[in-house]
Amino acid sequence: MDHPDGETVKRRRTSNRASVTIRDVARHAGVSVATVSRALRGSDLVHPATRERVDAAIEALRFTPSQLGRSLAERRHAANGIVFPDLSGPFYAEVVLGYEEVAARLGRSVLILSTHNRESADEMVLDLAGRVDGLAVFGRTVHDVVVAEIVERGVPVVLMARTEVRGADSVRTENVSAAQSVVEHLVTHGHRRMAFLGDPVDSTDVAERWAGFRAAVDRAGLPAPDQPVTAGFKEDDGARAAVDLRAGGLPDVVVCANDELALGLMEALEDHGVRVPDDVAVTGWDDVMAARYAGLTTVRQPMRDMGARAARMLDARISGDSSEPRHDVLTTQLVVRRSCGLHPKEAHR
Amino acid sequence: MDHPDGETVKRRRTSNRASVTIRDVARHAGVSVATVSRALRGSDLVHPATRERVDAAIEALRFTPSQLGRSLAERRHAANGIVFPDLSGPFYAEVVLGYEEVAARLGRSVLILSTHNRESADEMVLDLAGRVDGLAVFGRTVHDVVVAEIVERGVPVVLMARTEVRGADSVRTENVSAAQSVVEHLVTHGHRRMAFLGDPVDSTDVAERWAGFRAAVDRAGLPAPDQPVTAGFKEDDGARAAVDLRAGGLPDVVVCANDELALGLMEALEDHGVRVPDDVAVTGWDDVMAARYAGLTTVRQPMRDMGARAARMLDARISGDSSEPRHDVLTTQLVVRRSCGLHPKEAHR
DNA sequence: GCTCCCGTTGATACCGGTTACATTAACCGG
DNA sequence: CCGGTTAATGTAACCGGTATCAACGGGAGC
Repeated sequence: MDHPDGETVKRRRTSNRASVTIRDVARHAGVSVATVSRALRGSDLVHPATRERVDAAIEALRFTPSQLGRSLAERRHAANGIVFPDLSGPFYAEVVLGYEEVAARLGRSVLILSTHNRESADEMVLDLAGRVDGLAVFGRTVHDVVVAEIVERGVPVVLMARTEVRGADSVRTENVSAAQSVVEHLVTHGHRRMAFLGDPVDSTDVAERWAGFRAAVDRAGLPAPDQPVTAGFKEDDGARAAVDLRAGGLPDVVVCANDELALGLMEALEDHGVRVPDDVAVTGWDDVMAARYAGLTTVRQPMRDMGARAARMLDARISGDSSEPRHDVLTTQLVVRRSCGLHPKEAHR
Repeated sequence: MDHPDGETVKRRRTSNRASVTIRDVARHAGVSVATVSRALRGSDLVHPATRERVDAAIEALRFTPSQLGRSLAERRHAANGIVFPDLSGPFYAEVVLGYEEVAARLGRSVLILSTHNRESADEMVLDLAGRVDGLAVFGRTVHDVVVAEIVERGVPVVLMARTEVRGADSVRTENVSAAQSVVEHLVTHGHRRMAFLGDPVDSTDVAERWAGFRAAVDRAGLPAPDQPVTAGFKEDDGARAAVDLRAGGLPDVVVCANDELALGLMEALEDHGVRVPDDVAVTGWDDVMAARYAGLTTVRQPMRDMGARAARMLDARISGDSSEPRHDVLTTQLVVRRSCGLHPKEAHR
C-alpha cells in the first residue's frame, strides 16, 4: 500500500503545531477543497469513487474540520447561552439540565455563565451574546438595557423568572395564585398571624409571592403584615431571621420565599427550642431535595420544564420564527408536608 | 454635527440582516481595518486623535466585533468545556460552579455537555472538543479511546473522578482512606455486620470506596461481605435496595456509595418500620444539602474545589505548560450525624 | 458528426477578524 | 541639506471553512 504523503503525516505526529486543514486533505486526495467540503457535508454531487479517496485522506491525515472556520462561513455558532445569577443551590441545576437536554438534542452546544453579582456582569453577558445564536437569561442577573441591547443586535433572548423586556420571549412560574394556595391551606390549620420572609426587591418572583401572600391574607380576613421580613436566599439568611422573628414575637406561621431560607429558619428555631410546626409553622418554595427530608411544606416549580421550554423557544426564534413574543407561565403545585402543621387525620404518618 | 454615513445606520436599523463589520467601521472613520483593529485591541501604535475617530465610528455604527472572526484569527476559542454524565442531582452543580467561576475569571467561557448515557456521547464529546481550548471530563462519560483521541489532537484534557489516561491531568478525591474512616467510626458504635451499597462497575470512585471498605472491615477483624449490594445512584435505587436487604436479613450498617442512595434507603426502611439508626445504621457519601436535614453521616468532598482546580490546570496547559501530567487527589472529610448511631454523650442533641 | 444537457469538479470569492510587512511623514543630528 | 530613526498608518495575506459559478467530459437526441 503506497502512501503518497506519508511525510506529512509523520511531520504532524512529531510537531502538532499546525493542524491539518481542508486544503491538506484536498491536496492529499488530489481534489479541490470544494470537493472535500462537499464530501464532508454529505452532498450528493460527489462521485462515489471520489468520496472514497477523500474519506481515505481524511482518515490518513486524521482531519477534523475546524468548528470555527465552519461557524464563520455558516454564520452561526450552533451554540446557545444561559445566564444565571449563581449556580449554587439545588435550584438552578435543574433548569440548566432541562435547557441543556433540549439544546443538545437540537444540535446546539450550551454556554453557561453565572454572574455572581459581579459588577462586570453586563459586560460578560454582552460578550456571551456574541458567542451564541440565542441566549436565555435567568432572574435579575443583568440590567434591562443590556437585554434590550442584545435583542437589538438581533440575538434572540428568552427571559426566565424575570420581568419582561420588549422583544424578548419569557418563561416564568405562577406565583400569585400559588401564594394564595399556601395561605388558604395554612388557614385550614387554624393559623392566623402570618409573616412573610424574603426580599421582594431581590427578584420578581419574590415580589409576586409577597404580593400574592398579602392579598390572600387580606382576603381571608386576617391581619396582614405591612412588610415582609427581609432576608437573602440562603440558609444563613434564614437562620439570622430566626433571631429577629423571636425578638418580635413569633407569628403562627412564616411563609418563606424559598426552601433554603425556610430550612435555615427551621433549623435555627429548633436549635432554640421552638418546635416546628407545633409552635410555629414554616413553608418554603421550590421543593428542593432537602425539603422532602426536612418535611417542609413548599411550592413545587417545574424547573426542568422551564429550561426545556426556554431552549425550544430559542430554537424557534433562531429558526426564523418572528411572531409576537411569547410569555409562558408555568403552573406550580402546593406540596404539603409536616412543617405547616399536622391535621388530625394526617397525624398517623 | 454632521453625520457622513447616517444612511448606513438607518439601513442597518431597519434591516439587521447584514451585521456591521470592521470594514464598515474603517470606511466610516476613514482609516484602514488595521487601524480599527489596533484601536480595538488597545494597541499604543494608534494616534489619540485617530483612536477617537475610530471610537466615534464604532459608537455610531454600534459595532461589535465578531467573536468568530476573532477566534479564527487568534486561533483560540477562549472557551473551555466540561462534560458530565448527568447534570441532575445536587452533586455536579457544585463542580460546575467551581469550574465556571475560575474559568470566567480567566476570561474563558464555559461549554457544558451532559451525556446522559446517550450512545452518541463519544461523538458529542469529540465535537465539543473542537469548540474549546481545553476540556474537563467527569467520570465515566466517555471511552478512554475518545479521551486519548482528544489528547492526541492537542486539546488539553483534565479528568475528574475518573481513571487516568495517558497524557491527561486528573483531579479526584480520596476514597480509600475515607472508607476506612467510615468503617472505623462505625466500629466505635459497636456495629459488626456491614454491607456496602453501590455498583463498583459504575465508577472509579465507587470501586475505590468498595475496595477501601472491604479492606477496612477486614482489618477490623470483622466479616467482610464478598459482594456489594449493587445499585444505581438515585434515591429510587436506594429504596429498591431496602427490599433486598430486608429479605436477606438486615446487617448492622449499610455503607452507601452516595447520599442519594443512602437517603432513599433510609426513607424506605423507615416506611417499613425499620428504625435508623436503632435497627440499622446508614452512611452516605458526598454530603449533599439534604444529608444535613436527614441527619445522614457521610463523607464530604470538596466538589467546588475540584472544579476550580480542573479549570486552573487547563489554564496552565493552554498557556503552554507542558510538564508531566499532574494527578491531584483531594482530601475528604467524615461528617458524623445521627444515621450512624448515637453515642451516649451525643444523645442529648 | 454535432449540439445539448447533466453529473462532477475546480477556482475563487466570501465569512470577519488579526498581523507581518511596506510605506509615509516628521524629526534628529551632522 | 541629507541619511537614519521612529511613530502612524495602509496593504494584503493569513485563519479554515462554505458556496457560487464556470468549466469540463461524455452520453443522448437529431
